[in-house]
Parts: sequence; structure tokens; C-alpha cells
Amino acid sequence: MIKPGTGPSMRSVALSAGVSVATVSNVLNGRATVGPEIVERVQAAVERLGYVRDNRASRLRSGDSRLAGVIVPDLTNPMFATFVSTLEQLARSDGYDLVAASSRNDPAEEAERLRSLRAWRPAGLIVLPCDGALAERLPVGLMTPLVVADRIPDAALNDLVAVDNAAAAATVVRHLGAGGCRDCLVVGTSLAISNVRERWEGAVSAAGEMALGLIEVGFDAPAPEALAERLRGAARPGAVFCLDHQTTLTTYLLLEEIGLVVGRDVELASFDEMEWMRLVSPGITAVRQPVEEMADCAWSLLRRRIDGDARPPQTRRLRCAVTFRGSTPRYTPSPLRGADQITTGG
Amino acid sequence: MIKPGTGPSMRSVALSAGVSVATVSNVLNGRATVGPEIVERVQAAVERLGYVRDNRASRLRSGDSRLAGVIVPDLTNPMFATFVSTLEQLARSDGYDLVAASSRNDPAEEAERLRSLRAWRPAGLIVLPCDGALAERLPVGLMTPLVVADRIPDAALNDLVAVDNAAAAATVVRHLGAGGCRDCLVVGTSLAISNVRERWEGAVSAAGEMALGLIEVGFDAPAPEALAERLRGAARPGAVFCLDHQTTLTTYLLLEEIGLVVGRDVELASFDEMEWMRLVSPGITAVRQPVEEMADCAWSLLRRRIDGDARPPQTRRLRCAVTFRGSTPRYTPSPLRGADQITTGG
DNA sequence: ATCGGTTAATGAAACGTTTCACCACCGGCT
DNA sequence: AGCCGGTGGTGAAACGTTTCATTAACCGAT
Repeated sequence: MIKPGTGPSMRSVALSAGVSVATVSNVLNGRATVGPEIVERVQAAVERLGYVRDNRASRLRSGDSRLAGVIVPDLTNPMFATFVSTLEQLARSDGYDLVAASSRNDPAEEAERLRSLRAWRPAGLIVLPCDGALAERLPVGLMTPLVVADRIPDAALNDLVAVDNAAAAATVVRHLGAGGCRDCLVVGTSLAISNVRERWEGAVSAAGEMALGLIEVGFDAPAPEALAERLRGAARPGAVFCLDHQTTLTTYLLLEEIGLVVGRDVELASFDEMEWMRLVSPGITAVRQPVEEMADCAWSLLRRRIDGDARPPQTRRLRCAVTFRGSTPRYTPSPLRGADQITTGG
Repeated sequence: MIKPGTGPSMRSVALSAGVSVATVSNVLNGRATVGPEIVERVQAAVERLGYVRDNRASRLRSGDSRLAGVIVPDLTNPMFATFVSTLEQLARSDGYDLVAASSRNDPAEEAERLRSLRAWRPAGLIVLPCDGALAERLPVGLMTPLVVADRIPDAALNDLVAVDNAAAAATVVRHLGAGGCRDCLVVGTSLAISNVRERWEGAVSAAGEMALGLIEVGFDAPAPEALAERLRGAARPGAVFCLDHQTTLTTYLLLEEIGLVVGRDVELASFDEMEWMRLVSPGITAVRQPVEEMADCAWSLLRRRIDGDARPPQTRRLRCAVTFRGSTPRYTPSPLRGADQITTGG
């Protein structure tokens, strides 16, 4: 068991350098009022003892926390991993430590993480909520600045960063329609997720003459029977538009199992691009979300709040890019792999 | 700016409940010496004020840290993301907070992260080093238990968890050989990475009659000319064995660009499996590393150290599984997609 | 020599907890 | 009545910092 009092403290350093504790503190914090010879003595002592300041005491005494927290629904999701990674880099370059937690898509866990993060008194929090009811789970008197990202809570009283879901979904559907598709099946996890809802609404808004169907497959189901039946039946849709990458994968495997050829028997488009979508052939038409930009935006909003900005909550919508590939062949000028055309949605 | 003294403290709770600070502490820590009626009063006050204990003070006073740190080379790598995610779950279920940091494959950043983590006085650290020289970067008198995972430092004086690289690589090469392959090109980032070195050595040990070539492509190069030349030339190898997923991707795209058909013109195998490898056709034969098991193992080793185990450092090698797919067709009993055969390497 | 003014260093209080020694009380025993 | 042990509660010290008021030293000007 590592004993509590283990390791060198400022006292040891002070003793070893023959100065007072206050002076050591001044040196460590780069205050100007210390003579150069003393600075050197202190630094030598620090080096010699391998001293590292104890943040618990430091941050406790000076209310300045220099710690930020982020909660994502799932760290394994490459999109969220990229978000956290980008955020960490930004935070560090501003001198903040970042502690990341995963809610595993469980509201209860999210609330728990929120609580345990708060115990460290972070200067700010960034939350990617796992459902719309985040507001209910927020501690009553949360004094910490909070930025909500990716998914929009039902009651929004905080800064918000999200992607322009509706516009991007509309772009996809419009192009499907322009190519002559008359019947598109939209597949999403659940309309309870704001992203899914907005994407669906965006699709509807751009449907025009096209008949749009919707299937909610939930979260953990491998390939729900409802979807399989719809694809196997005679009334098979001309296109399937999946509203997140997990759903796209499920659908892709299901199509293969049924024996339908993507891009020929049925068109396929995905919201949320993954690496494999450009590797399979034909490639899958997909909406790429600007994750790094989102992290960037979230961090700068948070920084502003930490620095005392008291303006009313802001909402930022970021534009997505759509990449058309062979899975929606009728609208692809060049059906060749690697010759992707990028269209900005919105 | 959020003021230091903001928010309710134990004092406020004590005041509000009409008891002493010590009693509040006792209630919060579930000590038995408090009467039921008082417990209720305190809990009511906590609820009413929305009080959350300040970990900085709490952990400072009681030397008990209940915080663990993990440093990975790259959070965006799904393997490391899974590692962190698994670890977080384990840590939390043991009552530990986990703070994760990424070294972005940069030794300097790794050292920096190590330092800033140490400032929080974690009870233990898990490091996936970005190169073999970790030992040089470790603080001199590091009192914190440390478990090194995935990559093996040159000088190993800590608990170690890694994958049985050599055995798995040997399994792959043996099967290539058994299928009649006479000439295999091995592609890796750099032999400076212990994993890559071990995999190469494993391949060599199982080569037998087979001629083995090696190309080191480095880390950020898209598709180095040396590799392209080797594949384009007349002396093109019968198989390419890539030692990590990034390299596999590079090679896969390069092969496609050159116009070689994987599984027919050239066989392809990968160490480190990614989702897309089972989605493309033909599927890519790949070694799957037991990431969750590795995290599990690392955590239990760390827990043991935290709890005072003083036995000499242990090394744990975990077995990988190899999945043969269409990219190495000659050894695949059933060349059909979805009919993967799993062989345990080692 | 004395005085103000600046500079360099320090002592001690405070941050919000935990912990330990201590106290007040009570009921049961001789 | 006096004593004893147990129960339930508290005051105050301590954890390792930061910070502020204070002191000590020195310099140039009177």
C-alpha cells in the first residue's frame, strides 16, 4: 500500500534548497519577485528530489481548476473517440487537463459520471448526451459551465454544438430522388435520439414525390425481422438510407445475406461515414460529420464560458459533407472507386 | 469566472443539518457511529443543497487516491479506444476514477502526460508506451504502481501485459507456407516498435523454405515508393503480410491502385484486425488481438500492486486468434464470406 | 543619520476534507 | 451512590498548497 505522506512535498524542496515554502511556490509559479540565484537553487532541489506539485492541494487552495471533463456515449465509436482525442489536444494546449468518461449509452451511467466528474470540481464540462432527457439529470445548482454537443436535449438552456442533420439528410434524399428513386426506406435506431429525428425530418422535407418509409431498429438488435422482411418482400424499396453507421453495417450485412447486390438491386446511403465504406466495392455513399470541427467549436465555447462570458446560450450548427459513391450509382458522374465526388450538404 | 469558494461545502451541509462537520463526514463515509435520525437529517441537507464532496480535499487529506491513469499512443485507434473503454469500466466498478491521456505517438508528449498525470497523485498507472525507451522517461522515484501494456520497453522492470506476437505471426506464416507460398513480403512500420519486431521474428521463425522480405514504411507515409516498386515489379511476392492495421490499409489501397486483385494475384494477411477486413471481399485474413482481455489483465495486475503486492514484476502474454479469409484462399477450407474459420495462434 | 520607497523573502492563514482524541450521556452493575 | 463501558457526537489538527500581509534589506535622496 502506498502511504499517504509518501513522496517529496514543497516542504522537502524548501528544506533542501534552504528557502521558505512560500518562495518555492513563487518559483514554481514563475512569480517575478524571486532572485535569480534563489530560482536556480530551488529548481535544482526540485530536480534532485523529482518533485511534482500536488494538484489536489494546489487546485484546492487556488480555486482555479484547470480541469475539464467530457462525457461521451461510447468511447469505442470512432467518431466519439476522435472527438475526445481532438478535445484533449485542444485542452492541453490551453493548459487544461481533460478527464474523459463514457456513459455507455445509459442515462443512469451518464448521471453517475456527471456526479463523479463534478467531485473533481472541473472548470467546465462537455457532454454528448445519450438521450434527450439530459436536463433532468443535470444537478440542480450546477455552477460549472456546460457545453452540450452532438445530440440536442429536449430542453436546451446551454451552449449547443451539433451537426446540421436535416440539411445533410435532405441532400442525400434529394439526390436519390433526382436519380429517379421512387421509394426509399429510412432506417434508424430510434427517433428518441435527436440526431435520428432531425435526419428523418430532413429526409421527409426533401422527399418530394418519393415514398419514404421508416424503421426503428433500436440499439442492440443485430438485424431486426421487420427490416429483413421489408427487404426480402416483393415491395422492396429502391434505396435504403441508414441514419447511423451501426445501422448501415447491420443493413449491409443483411443485404449480403439476402443476396441483394448493393448499388444494383438496391441503393444504399449512410449518415455517419466509416472507413470501411470507402473500402468495400462499390463504396457506400455517406455523410461525413465534421468531428474535429465540432470538438473545436465545443472547446472554444467552453473556454469562453470559463473565462466569464455571460451571454445567453448559443447554438452552433456545423455543415456535413456528402460523398457519393457506387452504392448510389445513378447519380455518380464517375462510378469508379477512388473518384469520389464531394458535395457539401446544406 | 467561477469563484473559488463557490458551491456548498461540508460546512454548509453541517450548518443546514444542525450537526458538526465531522458528523457529516461520518455520514457521507457510512461510518456506523451515527444515529439513524441524524443520518436522515444530513442526507436531507445534502439533497437540499445539491452537495457533492470535493475530491481534491478528500483525497488530499486521506492519502487514499482512488484514481488511476492510462496513457495510450493514439485514442483514435479503435484498439486503444477499446482498451481505454474496457479499462474505464473495470476501474469504475472498483470505485476508481480513470483519467485517460494520449501521447499521440510522441515520446515527448508521453513524458509530459506522465508528469501531468502524476500531479494528480494516481494510485496507479497503465502505460502503452510509444516506443521502447519508456524506461528513460519514467520519473526517477516513481512511487506509483505501473503496468506496461501492449508494447514492451527495452528495459522491463515493471509488470507487463502483451500479446503473443511471435506465435500469432508464426501461425500466419506457417499457413501461408503450407498453402504453397514460396515468397512473402512482410510490411511493418518500424522494427523500433517491439510489437513489430516480435511479429517479424515470429514470421522468420516459421518461414522454413519460404523467402521472407521486410519493408519498414514508417508512420506517416501514405504509400512509400519502396513498397510500390516491390509490388509492381516482376519479382512480385506471392503474399504480403502486414504487421499492423494501418499498414494493411495502405497496402490494400496500393494493391488496388496498381490493379492487383487481392486473393488472386497476391495474398494478403494482416496483424491487427479491423472491422472493414471482414466486410471487403474477399475478406482479409487477420490476427485478432484480445484487447478486452488485455485491459482486464492490466487492471487486475495494477489492482494487485495498489493493494500492496510486492512480488517481482510479472509478464503476461495473451494469445491471439487468427481468422482465415478469402485473401489467403489456398488455405481456406470454405472460401465463402461469412464462413470464417478461427484458429488460435500459438 | 534619517527617511521613504522599492525589492526579495517569509510566516501564517486558509482551502475542504478526514481522523483522532475526547467528551457527554446513559443504563446497568456492585 | 459511585463506577464502568458503550454509544453518539464534536473540536481541532492535519493534508500540501497559495496568498497576503509583513518583515528585512538595501538604495538614493534629503
